[in-house]
Amino acid sequence: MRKFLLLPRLGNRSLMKSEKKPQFWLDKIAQDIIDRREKLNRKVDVLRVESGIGASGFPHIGSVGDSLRAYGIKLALENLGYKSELIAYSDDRDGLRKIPVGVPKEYSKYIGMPVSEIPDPWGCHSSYGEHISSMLIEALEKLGIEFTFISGTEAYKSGLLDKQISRLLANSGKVDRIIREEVGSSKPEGWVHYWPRCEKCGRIYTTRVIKVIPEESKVIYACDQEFKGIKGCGYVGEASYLRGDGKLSWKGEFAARWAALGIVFEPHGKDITDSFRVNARISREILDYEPPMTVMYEMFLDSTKRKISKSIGNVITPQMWMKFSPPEALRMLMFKRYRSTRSISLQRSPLYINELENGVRKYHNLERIRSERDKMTLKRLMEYTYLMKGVPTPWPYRYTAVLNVVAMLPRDIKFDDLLGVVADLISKYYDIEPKSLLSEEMFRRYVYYARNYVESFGTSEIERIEIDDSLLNAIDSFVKRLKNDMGEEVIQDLAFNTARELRVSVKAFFQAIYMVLLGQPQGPKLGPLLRRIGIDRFKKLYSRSLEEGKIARKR
RNA sequence: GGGCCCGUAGCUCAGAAUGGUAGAGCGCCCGGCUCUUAACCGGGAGGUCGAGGGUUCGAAGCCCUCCGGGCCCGCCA
Repeated sequence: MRKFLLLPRLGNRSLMKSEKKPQFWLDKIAQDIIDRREKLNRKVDVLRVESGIGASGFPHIGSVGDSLRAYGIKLALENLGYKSELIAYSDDRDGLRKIPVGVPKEYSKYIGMPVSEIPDPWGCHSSYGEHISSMLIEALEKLGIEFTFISGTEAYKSGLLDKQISRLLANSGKVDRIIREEVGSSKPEGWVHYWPRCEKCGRIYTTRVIKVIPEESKVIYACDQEFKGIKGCGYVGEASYLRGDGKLSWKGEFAARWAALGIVFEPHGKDITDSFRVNARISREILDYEPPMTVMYEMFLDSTKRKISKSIGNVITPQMWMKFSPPEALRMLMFKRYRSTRSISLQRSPLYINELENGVRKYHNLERIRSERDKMTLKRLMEYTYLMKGVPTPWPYRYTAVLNVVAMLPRDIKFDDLLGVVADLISKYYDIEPKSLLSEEMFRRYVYYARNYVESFGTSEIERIEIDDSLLNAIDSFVKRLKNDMGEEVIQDLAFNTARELRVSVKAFFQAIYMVLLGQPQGPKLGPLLRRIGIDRFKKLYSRSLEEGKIARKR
C-alpha cells in the first residue's frame, strides 16, 4: 500500500508479483521489512522497531496507539521467524515547552529545560520527565506490551548517539540545507541544529551554536535566544557534544536514533509527517542509514469529530480507557487499521466491547465468512488482538447484558454486593451458575466497566414515548394480571401468553415494556428483572409514567 | 507562502502499490425460529465511488484541474 512506502520506496515490485494473496497490514509490512533487509543485505540478529514515548505532556490514548502498532510489527516479525525487539524511547531529554494543566504555574521557570532535570511536581519520581514516562510505561504494561525502555537522557549520557551526533555536527551545513529544502527554516542560513545545554541556567532551547570544533568534539555557544517568552541568560561558553551535554534538535534526532539502534520500523502520527521526511533524508544522506519503514496514522478525534485537545477537555488517557473497557478492546481498535481510525469515545465503549465479543465469536466460526479477504483479516486481527497467545473461546454472556442489568439497579450498592446481584441475574439470563460467573475474571471486569459506565454516562433518559393502542392495552392487561407472589418463570410465561392472547407482536410487546422500564427497547430477561425490581414497584412506576404523560397512547 | 492526508451504501469503513462485472459490518425492510437481548437463520432495498476532463477496449483505482473536509511546516517535537 503506497502510504507506508512513503519513505523508503521499495524498488523491486516484481518480487511480490506472484504473491497476490491479500495480507493483514501488520503481516504485509513485516514481509516488506524482511524483503528490504534482504535487498539491503543488512544482517542483524534482532530487528528493532521503535516507538517514541513523550515525556513532556500527559499521555493520551494516541500515545499508546503508536506503541501498540509498533508492537504489532514486532509480533509480525517474530511470526515470520525473526527475532525482534520493541524499543520504547522516552523523549525525556526534550525541553519543557508549556505547563500542562495540573502542573503548578511556578513551573514556568523551568520552560526550556530538559524534563529529566526538572523536579517531579508530584514528588514521587526523580524528575518531571520520569513521572510522565512512568505513566505511559504503566499503560503499556497493562496493554500487555513487552518492550525495552530507553531514556533519551540516558542514551545521550551513555554515548549511544555520539557517533551520529559527531557526524551530524561535522556536516551541519548539509543538515541545514536538507531542512531548508524539505520544510524550510526561519533560522539564519548555516544554523547548527543542535541544542547545547547552558551550563549556567540549565536551558537548552535558549542556546545557539556559534561554532563547531569537531577535533575537540565541542561547540561554542551563546545562551541568547528567546523561547516562549523566556530569554536566554546571556552566558557564552563551550560544551562537549559527547556524553549528553546537549541535545539534537528533532531535525536529526530521529535519524541518529534509527542509525544508532538499527531501527527498521517506527510508526508516526500525521502531525510529524514532515519531521519524518526530513529525518529520512538526513538518515540516508548523512548517516548512511536507510530509514525505517513507517505507517502514518491519523490523530484521534472525539465522537463529535473535534480534535482531542486538553483545552476542550475531551482528552482520553489510557487509564480512563481501562475504566470502561478491557485492554484487548483497545488493542483490537488499534490493530484494526492504522489510518482513519478517526474518532474514539469512551461513551461508545459498549460498542467496542461488543465488537471484541463478535470478533472472538467469529474467530471460532471462520468457515462462515464467505469472503477470503474478510476471513483472513478477521483471523489475523483477532490473533494480534490477543498478542499471538491464542484467541479465547467465546464466553457465554455479553457485556450489553451486564450493562443493562447494572443500569437498572440502584446506584448506591457496594461493588461486592453489586457483583453478587448481577451474577444472580445474569445467571438466569444465560443459565449459568452464579458461582462460576463470580469466579471469572472477565465477568468481574464487566461489572466494573458497567458500573463506571453507568456512573459516568447514565442510561438514556426516558423522554416521552408513544405506544400503539393495542400494545398499551396488552401491557395494561399484563400489569393487572401480575401478582406479588408470582415467580420468575410465571411472570415470563404471563408476558408471552398475554401478548399471544391479545394478538400483539411478542417482540414489540417486550420492547414496549422495556421502554417503560428502562427507556430502551431491550433489557434483561423480564421475569427475573421484575422479580428483582418488585411487582409493586413496577406497577407504581407504570401508573406514574402514565399519569405524568411519559407514556402516550398512539392511535 | 510551502507541503501532506482524506472524500466509496443511512453510519463505520474495505477495495487503490498490480485498471478487468462496486464490497463487508452495522442500521433499515421482509420472512423463519424452540419467539425479550447490539441471539441465530434466510432474503431484500440502498452507491452517478466528491465533480469535471484526459489516457485506455475497459477507470473507484493512473494523469490533470477543481470542490469539500482536516492536518502539518515557517517556535518546539
